[in-house]
Amino acid sequence: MSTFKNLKPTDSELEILQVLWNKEQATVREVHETLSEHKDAGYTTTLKLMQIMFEKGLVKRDDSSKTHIYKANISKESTQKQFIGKMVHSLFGGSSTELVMQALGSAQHSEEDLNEIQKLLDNLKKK
Amino acid sequence: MSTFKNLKPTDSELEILQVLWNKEQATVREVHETLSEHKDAGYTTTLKLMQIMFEKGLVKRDDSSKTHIYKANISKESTQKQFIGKMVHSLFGGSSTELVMQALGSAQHSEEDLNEIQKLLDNLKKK
DNA sequence: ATTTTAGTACGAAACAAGTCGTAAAAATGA
DNA sequence: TCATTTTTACGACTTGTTTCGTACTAAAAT
Repeated sequence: MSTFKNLKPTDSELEILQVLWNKEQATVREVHETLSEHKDAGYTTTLKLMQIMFEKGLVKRDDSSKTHIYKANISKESTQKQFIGKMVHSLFGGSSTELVMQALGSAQHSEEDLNEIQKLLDNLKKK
Repeated sequence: MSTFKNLKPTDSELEILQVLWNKEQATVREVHETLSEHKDAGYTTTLKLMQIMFEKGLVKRDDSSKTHIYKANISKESTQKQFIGKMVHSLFGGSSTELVMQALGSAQHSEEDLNEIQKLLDNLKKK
């Protein structure tokens, strides 16, 4: 049970977490390079954000050498769940079924994806 | 095609929109009374928020009499879609299927709800 | 050795969200 | 009519987020 379950990352923090989740670990430089592909902000901005995230407990870091190495300190899954929960509450009147159906209905899904979902659904119905 | 499609309501604005979507229309007083059940903020706070929402185009109002009457100016569905899209992008690497499966897997769904989802899924597969 | 490069730390500015106090105007009612 | 209530308008304060400039330090290159 994580101590930081209830910590809600901001949008910028989420962008950084995405990188850390993908790379497993990264330096500020690496995170910044990755973000630069889509976003235009200075290096020290990314640095500052990651420092704040460290203070908040969103990331951990190894500062034994000069160049610090960061890792996410909250899991992708728990963060996804947290945001789904918030969204279900604030936009779907508490019904996650409604969210599922809206998400299912308003985007294209491949044949395989639909089969994946079907499999999960079968499992849930069995229980 | 709404002019305000890309306008992203804040958390407080979403609370107010919820009330307006439920009631179809409401005065500041009514919205405030409703919010007061769960939240503790002053009347003028709600008023100010709704004034800002009006400036942004999130709500429209009839100010022909002293007590203004507000209505939502963006639909619940389009707002849901907007937030789903944002979340898919920021937390699910662009895959709405992943969102569907996470939402499906991490909350309880009743027998009927599962059947509803099944029906929708069948429909999508047919196409 | 000393210059250049790459990194961290820190403070401050700019902005946005949410909060509320106070003033003014309209409606109500005594 | 005149006081009370209800409502809008507006400005200011607080808190949090994002941004970046500048200073300092360690490592690397010359």
